[in-house]
Amino acid sequence: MKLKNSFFYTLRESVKDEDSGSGNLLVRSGMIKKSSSGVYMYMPMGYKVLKKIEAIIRDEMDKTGAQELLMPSLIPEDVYIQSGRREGFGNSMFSLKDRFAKPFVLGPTHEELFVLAAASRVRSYKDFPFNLYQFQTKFRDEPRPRFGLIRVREFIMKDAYSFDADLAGLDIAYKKMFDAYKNSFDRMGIDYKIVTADTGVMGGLLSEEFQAVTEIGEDVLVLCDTCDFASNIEVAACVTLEEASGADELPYEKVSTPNAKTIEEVSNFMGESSNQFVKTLLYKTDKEVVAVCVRGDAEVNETKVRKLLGANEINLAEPDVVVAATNAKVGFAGPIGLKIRVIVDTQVSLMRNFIVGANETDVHFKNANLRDFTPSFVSDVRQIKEGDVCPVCRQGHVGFKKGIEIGNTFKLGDKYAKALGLEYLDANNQLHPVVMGSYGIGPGRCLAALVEQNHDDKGILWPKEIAPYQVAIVVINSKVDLQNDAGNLLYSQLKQHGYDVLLDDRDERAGVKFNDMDLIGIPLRITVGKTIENNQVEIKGRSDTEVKIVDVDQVYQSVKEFFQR
RNA sequence: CGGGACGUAGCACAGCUUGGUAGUGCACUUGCUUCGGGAGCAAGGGGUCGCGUGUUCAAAUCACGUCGUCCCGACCA
Repeated sequence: MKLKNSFFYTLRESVKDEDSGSGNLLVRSGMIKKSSSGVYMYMPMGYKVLKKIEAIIRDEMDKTGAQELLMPSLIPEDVYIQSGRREGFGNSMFSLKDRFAKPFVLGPTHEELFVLAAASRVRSYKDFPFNLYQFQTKFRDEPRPRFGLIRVREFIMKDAYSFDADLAGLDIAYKKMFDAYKNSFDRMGIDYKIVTADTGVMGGLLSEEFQAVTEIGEDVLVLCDTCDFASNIEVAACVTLEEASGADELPYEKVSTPNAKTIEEVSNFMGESSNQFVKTLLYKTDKEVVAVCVRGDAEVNETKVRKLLGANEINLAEPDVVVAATNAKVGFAGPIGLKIRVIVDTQVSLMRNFIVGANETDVHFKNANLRDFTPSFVSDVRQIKEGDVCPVCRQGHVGFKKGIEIGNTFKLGDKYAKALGLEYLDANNQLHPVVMGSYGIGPGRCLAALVEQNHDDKGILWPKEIAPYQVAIVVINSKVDLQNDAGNLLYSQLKQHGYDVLLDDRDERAGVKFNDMDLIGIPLRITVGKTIENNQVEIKGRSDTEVKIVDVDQVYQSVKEFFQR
């Protein structure tokens, strides 16, 4: 593309609106523009990057034999009611009515429609396996969009769905997709980790997330320093290595603890360390109110509690709920004498003579023991901490990193097939539900993650495969015919060799052009200036500090070498 | 959904306290000079001051409402 007479702009100053480095750089470089909260326009340069990312994914999908199709965004609400997910998504679905007041939603994900599509074909076990995918716009009414393209309300997703007769077939299909995902992210040049994760509203048997490692990540990744254990913190198991305390169980007794509500306050007041305490938190699920007990220095992992109870939702109980359940002000809840179910963390079950709230304002019990109440569950419900022993190898210790979820693969099993009646006949003429997998990649998030991971104080540093243009030819003075002609000649020559080339032939000062090319992050720059009088131009990689002087007829060779290395 | 802040030209902001001619920098147009890392000078164009209602002789400025945006939290494939 030649910049003169083209739609191209950059902003010199950063925008107030953007709360992330990538969002700011993408807006400043004229790649995207915010339309409303969490909704963006992709401008030509940004769209070009997006299409390159899509092309890589599409290529990898097609290689697995998956077939591309396109679903609508506008979907009758009934479809999600049937699958039971209308409630699960709740307010995060955009919903609307047509002129006859019939309810529709804008699709947040498309398992249901793919099941309906598959139903037109699936009759027999001979119809498997197959895999369908699309690039399509999803809508999710996020309560708080943020970080540029990271958390948005309208976004393109590549979603794929595999259909098989049984779990063995699903395993094969899943492995294919999993490998295709790895290939895709490797080709994009993203720094990522694969972690096991919660299945969330998707349900199913297994979920693994592809997480781009960046500081602004919203997920916490738990990684072992010794083995290859990697997990989203939501589902990271904790090992309890402590031995059960051998201490004699003493009778529990009341202790007055006026105004001491938090663990810190009580432990200061009583002069005991926080790991002698048991913290009791009340949670409200969609079914009940429960109490969860963890050691004073631990935190509750809400996902583990939710899964243990088979609940869809879980929230810390509001103060009035706590007061009603404990007959005490918030801060004095304890397991003894509670009328609701109590969940005890494994670590707590090994403690003796611990301190807990007494369900009476300003009072705690000391010397409490497990025998003093009846837990409904003793289970791992605490949050893993940095430095904890790895739950898999039990040798190494875990560290945390922050990540952005750029891809997710699910073994769904027969959940959707059962809900929506997608069945086939086996060789013995028996009906069975179809076994599915679903696989998503967010190309916009990949784009944003790449910028987060690859930039400097001048702008973006696109990986070679992703850059909107591979080569930028900067004509220093476009009024000098010699320079202009040479620039145009190189431009058409490199294009003929298949390179994506940008010719900066604008009537701007050199500094402006250099800064713009750095900002938009073109990997290789060719500068045509005064040296053209000696038939020479300069070549410089975006992240190089030194320029190379090259004869004009050697330019193609140098470019080729640059992209091969 | 709770708490806070902000809304004035394409972008970033001042003006508001104490009501009276709408301003600055960048960007844009024209001219001259300049021309290898975001040029200088000069002359210009561009504004329903988010929107509505009220108070007032008079509202960007005060009051109330409303919409939008951002931040913190809650929430969240």
